[in-house]
Amino acid sequence: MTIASPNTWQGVQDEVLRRIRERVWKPGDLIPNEADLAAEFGCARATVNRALRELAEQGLVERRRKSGTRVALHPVGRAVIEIPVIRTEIEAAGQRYDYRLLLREVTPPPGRVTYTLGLPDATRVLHLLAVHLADGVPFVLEDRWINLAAVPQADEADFSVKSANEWLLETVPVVRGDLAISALPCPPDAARVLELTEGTPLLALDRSTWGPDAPITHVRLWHMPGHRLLTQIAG
Amino acid sequence: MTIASPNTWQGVQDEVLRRIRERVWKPGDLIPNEADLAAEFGCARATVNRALRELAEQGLVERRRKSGTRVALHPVGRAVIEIPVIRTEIEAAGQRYDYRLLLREVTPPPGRVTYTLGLPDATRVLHLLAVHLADGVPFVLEDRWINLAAVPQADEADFSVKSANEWLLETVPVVRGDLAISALPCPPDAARVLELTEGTPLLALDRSTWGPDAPITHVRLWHMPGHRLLTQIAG
DNA sequence: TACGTTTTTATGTATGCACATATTGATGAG
DNA sequence: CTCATCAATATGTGCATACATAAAAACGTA
Repeated sequence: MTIASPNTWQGVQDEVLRRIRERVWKPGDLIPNEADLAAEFGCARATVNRALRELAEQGLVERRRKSGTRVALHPVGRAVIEIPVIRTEIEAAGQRYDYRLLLREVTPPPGRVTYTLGLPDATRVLHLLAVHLADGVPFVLEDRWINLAAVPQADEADFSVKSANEWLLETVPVVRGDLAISALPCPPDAARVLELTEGTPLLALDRSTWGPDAPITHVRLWHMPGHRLLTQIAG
Repeated sequence: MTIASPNTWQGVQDEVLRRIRERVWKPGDLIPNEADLAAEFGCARATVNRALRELAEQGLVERRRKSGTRVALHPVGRAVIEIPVIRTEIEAAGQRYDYRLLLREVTPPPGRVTYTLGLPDATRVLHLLAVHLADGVPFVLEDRWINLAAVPQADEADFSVKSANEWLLETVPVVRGDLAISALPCPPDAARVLELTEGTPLLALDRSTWGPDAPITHVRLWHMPGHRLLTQIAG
């Protein structure tokens, strides 16, 4: 019996996936090389290559030159979190978006900011505090620090209308960033703004972004109690 | 002046990225079609295609047949969370891994489990409670529910040695899953096990996984206070 | 003007070929 | 036996070409 030849990289991928899931090829096993698979499926090697490359990117197989392709032992699950602009996030939920700037000052940043961004101590940094509201109710508190050495224009921008996030996205090229998620007790000032009792568990997202040469900004988002970050697991 | 032709899809991608970042092609702009770019760079259209396809996957450009390729307006940041096996995670940090099964019972699951998994009410479900320790100190508390209708073998498996997570990974084919991240107050029973005061903010990860036909398992991981989930932002 | 139909066009994908590159394994000198 | 060297091999990538497919644009008819 021959396999119904799919002749498309999706088809090849599906068939390979099937064999992995049904343990025809067990975790750790070496699978046939591209040329052989191409022959079996009656397609070009490039087609098999694309199918396997994508599986390797998903972490389901591991590929090494000359060694060949083997089924991953512990397929590491990957969850992809989409980080939309907050306004988009709220409007997508069918709610009215509102934004209020609470504080704007130029102060020396706290240690955790200089540390994660790798800033020299003397840097001038713009500090913003703002709430994003959904249907008039606080949704998230934004505590942002912008490196004025990297983004001097920020000093004259009007952040009372457009949120700093959107302004930065349109103004500064971002090269890389990272995100840290943690559960923290609601601090006193946030408690006042969000009308919560101090110490309530809140989900805190710390995002740092860098431009081509210098750190741009660090922001901590305090989400309201009960907020859930939802993601799909690939693989 | 002609562009130093890269002749490799990476090179093409870099050049396209540069033009997007330096606003040569502004957000919302239509960029030249593949054929033209191939001509400009002196390479094959397939090479340009691969470069652009990857950028589209990252969300930096949007492609539609016939319309062409345009620079994304609000490049949605994507953070990828790697979900390793906990043992691997701890050992990778250079710490000694330890695992203790605290509870094993067959009970009707609570509402949040039946709801997220979409289980009928009468399903027999195996409930496990276990701690994972790093250097002898509690690292995470695992509260797991396994659908015995989908994984009957689990009833006889010995989860006191190997963690359920690893056992399931090796035993059951997983097709899809999702993950919800939230900050919750430490409940009484967790407080007892982890030696914490009740109500301490903890990071809770709720993971659900499905097989080809039926829901497999739901697990809530209670991380110790101060735990941070670290990720890189792509794009 | 308002409609269905056809053409045009940009991306999507498959193929066959060639060569690049990493890595294993065999070979041979010392 | 040890170490350097070299050949064999599986994946990685590029190119030219062809055809598939989605969708915008042009066209023609009522």
